[in-house]
Amino acid sequence: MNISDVARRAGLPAKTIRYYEEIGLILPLRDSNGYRAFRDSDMHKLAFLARARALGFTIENCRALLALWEDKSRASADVRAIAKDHLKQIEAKIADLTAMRDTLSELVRTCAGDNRADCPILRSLGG
Amino acid sequence: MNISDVARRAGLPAKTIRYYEEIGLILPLRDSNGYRAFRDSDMHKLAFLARARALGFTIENCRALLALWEDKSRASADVRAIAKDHLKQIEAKIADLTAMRDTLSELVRTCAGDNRADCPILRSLGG
DNA sequence: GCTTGACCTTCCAGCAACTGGAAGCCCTAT
DNA sequence: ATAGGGCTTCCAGTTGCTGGAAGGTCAAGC
Repeated sequence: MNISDVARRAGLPAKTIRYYEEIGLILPLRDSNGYRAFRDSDMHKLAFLARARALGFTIENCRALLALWEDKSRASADVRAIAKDHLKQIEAKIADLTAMRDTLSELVRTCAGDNRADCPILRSLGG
Repeated sequence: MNISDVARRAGLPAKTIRYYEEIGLILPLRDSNGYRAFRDSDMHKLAFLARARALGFTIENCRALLALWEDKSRASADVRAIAKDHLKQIEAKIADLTAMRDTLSELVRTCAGDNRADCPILRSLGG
């Protein structure tokens, strides 16, 4: 398989796949012409990475998860710890964003949004 | 005022304030020794920026908001448009993160997290 | 055999918004 | 005079790609 095939199948841009090779997440073979030759195992890793990234895991977490996935003698506790920690970070982020949203939507609600200068949004930012 | 004074008062790291000067958000004067000399107006801008950044506005939005704040003949509609757009982005982000959280928390819930290899998290990522 | 166009390759630069660290000047107190 | 803190600039690194340039490769059509 060439890069555009795996890109289509994994749902990742070719650029991203090259980047993943560069940082050592995958190591495809090479054809005699220098083209990357992806095996099924590379393809599966890329699909794994695409799903993990879609869940917001960092690249370093993806690397760890991939290693655990390959490790048949892993303990599920190690996987769960990574996921749980990531979940915590996501929840913290949601809390931050929710607070911003609440403040912002209130400001937007109270702003007339006309051609006058008076503006509760700027008043609030100005202190 | 020296940089550490405004940093403390605005609640921003000195590094960040230097960065804001570098990208043209503020333009403090200089003492004869080369030290930045912040006026009250610089201080107020920095406090404004700190609040706007805390609401998640991008630097470029902050630049625009600051300009509107200074512009006494502004229309509040322009401010509101920026805030509304930003609000929309935040809501989109919250939706993304909430979807991730739902998936992740379900996976974490169903994973035993013991010393066995079997793991619904990896099974899900593996496809 | 030659051209055309779609592939593929590498390398370099840039994004956002800082953050860390090195090297060195300045100011105040002892 | 020296020690400490604060100030300066400049350079590099962070995360995860993304865009683009310059150039090699391949398959199809004439």
